[in-house]
Amino acid sequence: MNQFVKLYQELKSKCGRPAGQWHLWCKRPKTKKEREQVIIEAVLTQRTNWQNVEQAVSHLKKAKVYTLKDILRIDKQRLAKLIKPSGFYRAKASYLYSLAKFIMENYSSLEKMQRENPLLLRKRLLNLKGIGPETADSILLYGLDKPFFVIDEYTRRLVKRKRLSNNLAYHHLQNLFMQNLKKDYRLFQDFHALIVIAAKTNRIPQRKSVK
DNA sequence: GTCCAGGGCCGTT
DNA sequence: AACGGCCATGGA
Repeated sequence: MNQFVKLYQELKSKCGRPAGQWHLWCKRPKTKKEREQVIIEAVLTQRTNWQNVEQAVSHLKKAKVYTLKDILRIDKQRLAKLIKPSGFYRAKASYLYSLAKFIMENYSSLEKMQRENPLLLRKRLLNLKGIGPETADSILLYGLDKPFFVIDEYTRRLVKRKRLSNNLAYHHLQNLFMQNLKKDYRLFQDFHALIVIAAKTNRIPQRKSVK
């Protein structure tokens, strides 16, 4: 058993099963609507705390904006206003709009998108403005159940702390996790969720360790 | 008032 | 390829 599997076991024994504890992202199975929510939230969460995202999401719900199609239906200015609490709201409104447009025009449904070649789909997502590696992988992993390991700030801190790698570049870390784990979307979802839960519950120091 | 949160873009070097 | 400024809000 390698270090990565051990780390997963360790987090799991400390934090328990992530499903249900941590938000929609780890809930399985997901309805179509839930998958679209996850995709929308993947953009809203960029460099923003979760409370602010929840406020934005609640505004969207109040305005009955639940799906990608709903996003295309409303005015971009109005969208920006609705998601204002999530910060960077003008940029995010435009990112959401182009993402929704891309998905609806090219695939018309999430089911069709799930049948696309995953590596090609990832490349196409990365071509969209506002969709970098973390957002693309969050969409693929949590929205579409595709096995891409998500690397975020929490993951980097954990890697640093556990001295698993000196190179903290996105692709390097993603390859490291993916080459050392079974390529299973459920494992990747749980593992990443556990990393976040562990960080949030302060089992892992988020900033400088308190000595 | 200050700091920060699960990024990513763009211009500069 | 790497780096820094920038985008913006609400809560601690």
